Amino acid sequence: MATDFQKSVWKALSRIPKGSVTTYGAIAAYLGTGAVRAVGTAVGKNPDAPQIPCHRVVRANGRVGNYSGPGGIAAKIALLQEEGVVIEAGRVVDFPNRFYRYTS
DNA sequence: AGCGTGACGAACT
DNA sequence: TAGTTCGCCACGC
Repeated sequence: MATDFQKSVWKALSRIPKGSVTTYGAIAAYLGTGAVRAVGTAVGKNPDAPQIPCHRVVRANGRVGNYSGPGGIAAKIALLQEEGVVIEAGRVVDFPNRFYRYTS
């Protein structure tokens, strides 16, 4: 059984619109916690990878980051590109424009 | 109850 | 500019 914190993270993930990406820090701020590490841990333990858009979460510097699902980072990049997010050399192209902010 | 680890971030050297 | 270190909170052992 997942913890309440986990479910909150996954719910935040579902808010990310297709074709956009967000950062671990943004999620942490949205949840009101200052621990991006905890968010990363929570995202990595999500039960349904394709169902929950965990692949739309990247690092603060625009890098893709990591991925625990089948296929690893390559699968994450592939999914993003399917949605129109261009990835080049492991980083999001035009990252600030692709960045989704949790509008209160 | 305590310690180590982690899909990170920001600061420092 | 790149590589390293410390700090953050939650979770598993």
